[in-house]
Amino acid sequence: MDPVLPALEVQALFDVLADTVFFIKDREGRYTHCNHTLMRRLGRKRRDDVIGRSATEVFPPPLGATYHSQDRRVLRGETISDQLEVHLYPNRRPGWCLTLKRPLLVHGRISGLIGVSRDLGRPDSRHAAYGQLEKVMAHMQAHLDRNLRIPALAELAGVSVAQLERQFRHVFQVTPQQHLIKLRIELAMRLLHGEDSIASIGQQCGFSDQSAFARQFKATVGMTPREYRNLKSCL
DNA sequence: CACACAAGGTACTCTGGGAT
DNA sequence: ATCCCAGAGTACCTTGTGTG
Repeated sequence: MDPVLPALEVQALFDVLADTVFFIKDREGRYTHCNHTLMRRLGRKRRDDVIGRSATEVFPPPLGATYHSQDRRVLRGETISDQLEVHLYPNRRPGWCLTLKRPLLVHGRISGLIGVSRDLGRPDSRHAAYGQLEKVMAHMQAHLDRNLRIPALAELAGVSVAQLERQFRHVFQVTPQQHLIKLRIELAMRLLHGEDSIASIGQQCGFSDQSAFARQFKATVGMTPREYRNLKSCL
């Protein structure tokens, strides 16, 4: 029989990873385990301030509701892997993470969920393809407001689409599409501090319309552009 | 009523993982 | 490294909702 690692041991292991959030939740979406990184980012001093609570109780309203509905999907059996997300830290500084959440199965039945969220690290500048990819990055940055296509970016780098994706993952830990979304959402978050209408910001960031912008923004940041604007005006 | 924004439906395109 | 296909994502359009 395979050895079973008790959840408390796993939690202790994840306590030493400062750039990774770790948690286990029960069938109702309440935290049963969490590591120090999650506690710190929630601005809590003690683990007991988190354990037994759901996302809606420990995150600000729009974020908590989004995470809670994500939890419900996972508790129905869905797995969320490598989802690019923005996390707002206690000082409201945004940080980019890749999140994995999956159902926790005990004797074949879903008894909760387990998740990790790791910070996006620095790009690997020693990778052989880094120079070529920098050209792609510069092009993305300069033409964020245009309809950028992955095949065109691959052509720019002089590689196939599949090669571009593989190399991009190696160097930046995300796909070209995810990187493009990251640049666009970062720009949108900056513009939302100004007075431009949400539709106009979506356009400036290269989204085809306000609908596509709001959908992508919510999927990435966890709240709609308007909620984000209201949140930062409360700070 | 006009406007701004959110959300849903559908057709089409793109992505990513498995097979080779 | 390359190919292929299922599923995810996107564009476009429509409808719903809240506010002044």
